[in-house]
Amino acid sequence: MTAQARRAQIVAATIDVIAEIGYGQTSFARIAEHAKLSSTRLISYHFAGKDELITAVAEDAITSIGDHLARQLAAETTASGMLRAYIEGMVQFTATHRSRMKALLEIFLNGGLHYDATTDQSVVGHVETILRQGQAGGEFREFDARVMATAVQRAVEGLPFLLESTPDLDCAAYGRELVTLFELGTRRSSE
Amino acid sequence: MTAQARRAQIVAATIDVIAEIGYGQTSFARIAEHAKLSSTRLISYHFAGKDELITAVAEDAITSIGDHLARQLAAETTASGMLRAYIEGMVQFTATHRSRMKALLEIFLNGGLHYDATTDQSVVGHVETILRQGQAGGEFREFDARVMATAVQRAVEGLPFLLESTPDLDCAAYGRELVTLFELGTRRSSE
Amino acid sequence: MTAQARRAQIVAATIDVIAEIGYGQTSFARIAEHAKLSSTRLISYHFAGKDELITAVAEDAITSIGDHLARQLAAETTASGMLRAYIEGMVQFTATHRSRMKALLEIFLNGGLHYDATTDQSVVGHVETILRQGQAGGEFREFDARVMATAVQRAVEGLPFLLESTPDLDCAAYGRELVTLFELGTRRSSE
Amino acid sequence: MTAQARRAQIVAATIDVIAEIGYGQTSFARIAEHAKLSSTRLISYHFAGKDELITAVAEDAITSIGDHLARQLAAETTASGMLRAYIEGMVQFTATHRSRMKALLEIFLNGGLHYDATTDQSVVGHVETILRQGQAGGEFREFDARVMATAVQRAVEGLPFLLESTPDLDCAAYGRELVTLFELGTRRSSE
DNA sequence: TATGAATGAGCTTTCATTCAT
DNA sequence: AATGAATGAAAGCTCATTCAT
Repeated sequence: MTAQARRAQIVAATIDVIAEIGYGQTSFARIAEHAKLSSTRLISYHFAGKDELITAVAEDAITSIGDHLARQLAAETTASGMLRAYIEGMVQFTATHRSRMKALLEIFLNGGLHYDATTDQSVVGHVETILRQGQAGGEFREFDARVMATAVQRAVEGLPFLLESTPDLDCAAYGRELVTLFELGTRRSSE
Repeated sequence: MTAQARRAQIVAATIDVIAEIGYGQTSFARIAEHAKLSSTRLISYHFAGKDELITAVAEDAITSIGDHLARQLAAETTASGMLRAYIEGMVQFTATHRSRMKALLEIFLNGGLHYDATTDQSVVGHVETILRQGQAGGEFREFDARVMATAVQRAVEGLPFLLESTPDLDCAAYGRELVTLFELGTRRSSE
Repeated sequence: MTAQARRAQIVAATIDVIAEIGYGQTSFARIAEHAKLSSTRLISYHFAGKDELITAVAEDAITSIGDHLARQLAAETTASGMLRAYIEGMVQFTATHRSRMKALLEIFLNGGLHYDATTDQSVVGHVETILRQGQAGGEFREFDARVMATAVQRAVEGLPFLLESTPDLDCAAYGRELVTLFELGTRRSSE
Repeated sequence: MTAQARRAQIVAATIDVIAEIGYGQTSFARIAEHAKLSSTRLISYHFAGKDELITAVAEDAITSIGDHLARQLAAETTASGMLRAYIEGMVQFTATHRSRMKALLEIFLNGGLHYDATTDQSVVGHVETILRQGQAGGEFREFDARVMATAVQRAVEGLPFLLESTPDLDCAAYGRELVTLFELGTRRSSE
C-alpha cells in the first residue's frame, strides 16, 4: 500500500469518526479501530502528530468545498446570482458530503486548526467579498458586509447540525429558504 | 460556606474556564485551579459528576437568558416586535454576559448537554413559536418556520465568536443589522 | 500513609533505581515496580512530573551531603585541613551512601537538573572557595583555583564509578591517597 | 556511495548529535535528521543495531586518541615525561576534537559500551601502566597506582565538561596546571 | 546499496472518579 | 462541609527494529 493511499484512508476514517462522535471524543485509538488498522502506530507513522492529521482533514474538506463552489460560481455574473450559487452550493455540498462538512465544522469550532491568512480568506472571507461586490455594483442595499456575511455563513453551517436531529431533512428546500431570506435581506428596497 | 454558595462559585469558575479555553480543554483540574480550590475533590463532592456540573452551568445560563428575554418581550404585542425584541435581547445579553453565553454555546456545540424536551423548547423553540404566530396573524410571509428559526438562532450565536476575534465590536450595530435583515426577510412582500 | 512519607518512599526507590540501572533507563514503571506501588499513577499523584521527582531526588542527596560536610568541616581552621576534611568527607559519604551519590552523579551527568545559582554554588563552588582561601592565607602555592577545583571534584566523583567495578574497594585508602595527592599538589613548595 | 563512506558519515553524525544533546537524548531519528538521511532505515541497514553503532563511534574515538597519544609518547623515555605527554596529549586532543571526546565520555558514563579487556586496557589502563613503570624505575613515590590513574583520568575528562560552560577556556593552561599537579603529586619527596 | 511500510513496546501525563476519614 | 490519598483507563508520542522489495 502506498503512503498516499494510506494517508487518504486514515484521513477518511478520521472524518467519519469526528462526524460521528465529535472532535472532543476523537482519538487515534478510535480512528485506528474505525479504519481497522493494526495499531495507532500506523497513524503516527504517516502523520507527524495529531495536528498534522487534523490539518490534513481540514485541508481535504476545504479543497473539496473550494472545487465545488468554483464550479457552482463559474457561470454567475451578478452578485445576487453568486450569493444564491454560494448558498445552494454549500447546501448541496453539505447534503452530499455530510461527514466531511460536519468534521470540518467540528475542527473549526474546537480550534483544532491553526489559522493562516489563506485559510481564513478561503473559508470566511468568500461571502463577504461577494457582498461587497454587490454593494459596489449597486445590486445590494447598504448594510454591514461583515455582519451579513456572518449571518450567511452561520445559516449555512446550521445545516449539518440540523441534519443530525433530522436526517431526512429536505436539503434543497432548506437551501431555497435561505436563498429567499438573503435575497430579500440584501436587495435594494426600491426593487 | 454553604453548599449553595460553593456550587455557585464552582459554576462561575466553570463558565470562565469554558469561555476562556473551550469546552474540550476544560477539566476539573483547571476549574479547581481557576477557583483556587485545594483539590478537584471539592467539585466531585458538590456535583455528582461532570454531567451534573455541565448541566448546572447550562441551566444557569439558560435561566439568565430566559429572564432577560421575558423582560424584553413583555411589552411587545406584534410578532415582528417580538422578533426584534428577541434578537436585540439576545445580542444585549451576549454583550453584557460574554462568558456565560460563550460557555453555553460551547456546551451545546460539543454535545455536553443531554437534551430533553424542556431544554430544547426553551432554547431553540422560542423563535419558531414567534415566527409561527406572525404567520398565523398575517404579519409574516410564508416560509418554513423551522429553517427561519435556525437562521435567526445561528445569526445570534455568531456574535460570541465574532467577539473573540473582534472584542471591540459595536454589538448594538450588530443587533440592528440582524433586525433589519430578518424584518426584510420575514415581512409580507405586499407591505 | 501521609503524603510526606509516600514522597520519601518514592524518592528512595528512585535513588535505588537510578543507581542500579542508570538515569537513562529509569522510568516511572521501573520505580513503581521497585517500590511495589500499585501503579505509576501514584508517582504522578505525588509529583507534578518527572522533573519534580528528579529535582526532589537531587535535593535529597545535596542536602545530605551538605549536612555531612558541614559537620566534617566545622572543626577545621586551616585551608589544608578543610581540603582534607572535604575530600575525606565526600569519600566517607560515598562509601556509606553509594546509591544516593551514584544517583546524584547520574542526574548531573545527564542534565536532569535545572541549575540555579544556589545549586551550582553548593555543589561545585565549595572546593574552589576553600582553595582560594588557602592561597589568600599563604597556605597554598599559586595555581588556577578553577582547574584545581575541577581536579578535586572529578577525583572524588570517580569513586562511585570505581565502586561499581570494584565493590570491595577500600574507600578509606582511596580517600587517603587523594588527600596526599592534593596536599602535595597544593602546598607551598618551600614547605 | 560505498558502504564504508556511508558508515563513516553516520558515525560522524552520531558523534555530533551525542556531543550536542547528550547520549540519553540521542536516537536514530535525530541522527538521521542531522545527517539528512531519508529515514532511520539507512542506519539500521549499515549497523546491526544501536549497540554496533555506539561501539563504532567509541572505537572511532579510541583509535584517534590512541594514534595521537602514540605520537606524543614516542619520544619520551622517562615515566614523568610520559605522564606529562599523556596529560598534554589528551588535553590537546580534547581541544581539537571536542565533539569526539565529548561523545566518547557520554558513551562511557552512560554505560553504552560493553567493556571487554582490550577496551578497558586501552582506555583506563594506559595511565596506570605508566605510573607503575615510574614507581618501578624509582622516579615516582609510593602510591596506589590505580587510585592515581583514576585521578589523572578523571581530571583529564573534566575538560570537555568545562568547555561546555566555558567554551573559550585556555586549554593549554588547563593542561599545564594538571601536569604540575601530578608532577608534584607523584615525584619522590626527596627530589 | 537503498528504501517504503509497518510494528510492538514503552514512555509521561491527564482524565474523572472513589474510598475512607 | 471538607479533605487526603489513591486509582484504572486512556491519551499522544517516540523508541529501535523488521519485512519485503
